[in-house]
Amino acid sequence: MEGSTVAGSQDGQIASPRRAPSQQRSRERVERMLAAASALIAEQGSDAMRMGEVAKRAGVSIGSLYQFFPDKRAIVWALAERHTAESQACISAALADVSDAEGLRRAFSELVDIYYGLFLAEPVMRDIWSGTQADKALRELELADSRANAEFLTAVLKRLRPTADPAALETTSFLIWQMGEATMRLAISVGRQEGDDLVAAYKRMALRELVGE
Amino acid sequence: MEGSTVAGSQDGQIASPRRAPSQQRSRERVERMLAAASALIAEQGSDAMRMGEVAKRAGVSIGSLYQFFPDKRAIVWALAERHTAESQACISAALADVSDAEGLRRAFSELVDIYYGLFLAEPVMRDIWSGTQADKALRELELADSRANAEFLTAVLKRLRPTADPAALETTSFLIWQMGEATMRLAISVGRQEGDDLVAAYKRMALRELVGE
DNA sequence: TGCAAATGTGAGGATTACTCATGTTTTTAA
DNA sequence: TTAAAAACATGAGTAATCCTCACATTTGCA
Repeated sequence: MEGSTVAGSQDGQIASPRRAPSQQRSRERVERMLAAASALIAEQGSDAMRMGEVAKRAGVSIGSLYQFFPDKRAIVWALAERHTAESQACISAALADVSDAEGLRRAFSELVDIYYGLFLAEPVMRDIWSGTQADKALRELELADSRANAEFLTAVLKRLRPTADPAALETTSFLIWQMGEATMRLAISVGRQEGDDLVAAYKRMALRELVGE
Repeated sequence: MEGSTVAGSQDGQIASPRRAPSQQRSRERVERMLAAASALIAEQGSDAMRMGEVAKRAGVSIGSLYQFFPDKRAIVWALAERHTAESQACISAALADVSDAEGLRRAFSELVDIYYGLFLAEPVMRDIWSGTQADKALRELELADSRANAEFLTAVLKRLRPTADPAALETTSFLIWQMGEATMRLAISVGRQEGDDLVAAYKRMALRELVGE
């Protein structure tokens, strides 16, 4: 039972790093691996990324790569986690102290812009959250993450509409959030102008639902 | 240059059948191949589908499979085309003679239910349109198809709101349609109860946008 | 009937994710 | 200090899988 160092991937579960790098040397090498993977994903997408190329570009052997990542998706997952943590903090901050309709309108509008900017600017995030990859576990992570993000919105709505049915508010938040992500995915896969239009239209629709006419 | 019989897949293009079966025997065999692929997709998803298994289940050799389909995605594409044609006809019929707000409300509501039912009932459609597969060309097909479907909605809106900006109506239709598809994808990946709730919420939001309060 | 086109076959080429036996470096502890 | 243990590094090799191709068979047709 070496469960403390090995978090293997079984079934459809998410694969964590196979072994945590404990020495300085290996920590640096793992960073290089992640950087190489990130660059390759930005260039070609995570599906076209080849493990051999990641190793080569990181200046390590293929074996070393698999020393720390049990499989291909574990690398993508590790990169995804970083972005997830970042954006979650950003969402939480934007929605934390909203207390009236006008505040929600401003905060939500700003949030959409920031998120859209992130999608446009970060090739890795673009790839990972854009359905370019087929990993089932990763999509489940996306879903869980989306639920977590929607909860911030739910909290605001419950504050603003204390009398409404909480379950309905949760459904609304989740749907609006998912639609936002769908809109981002759509927006970055069409031209820039049309993408901007679509995001603006989404913002209008979502705000109408969130703060009324 | 044998371009007349071979519609090969180059670049990121969509792959059509490599060669049309002209004899009765081969037409039947191609049908068996498609049936086998459909069954396997239903069981395991298109990503896990193995070409060798398709051939085996269809009772043909792997070579025969590649005689008619240039690559794996061509089979999925062929199946997708059938569903696409079906659903497009259904959408067109539902929206064709809508002439007032109440008619739109009824037709759209019904359409969403039908579409949701299709997603729930058809494992192949479920797989193909659900991001379970990573094929870029297939996602582009999905996008083109979605635009075509949204046009039916645009036509209705232009009829109902002759004074509105046509470009804005197009954006609205496209977004609402995409959101609908996103909602379906979401709905089938969560539990049945939550899925139904989400679809209902989407319907409310979309109708509010389409026919006003 | 005989020939050309269409169709059928499956062993094998090519790619790629991943393993493992073995060697090297770092840490630990007596 | 030093030897054992643990961590780390390596890359040739394994297995799985998509797809090709040279050759065999069947069908349509003049």
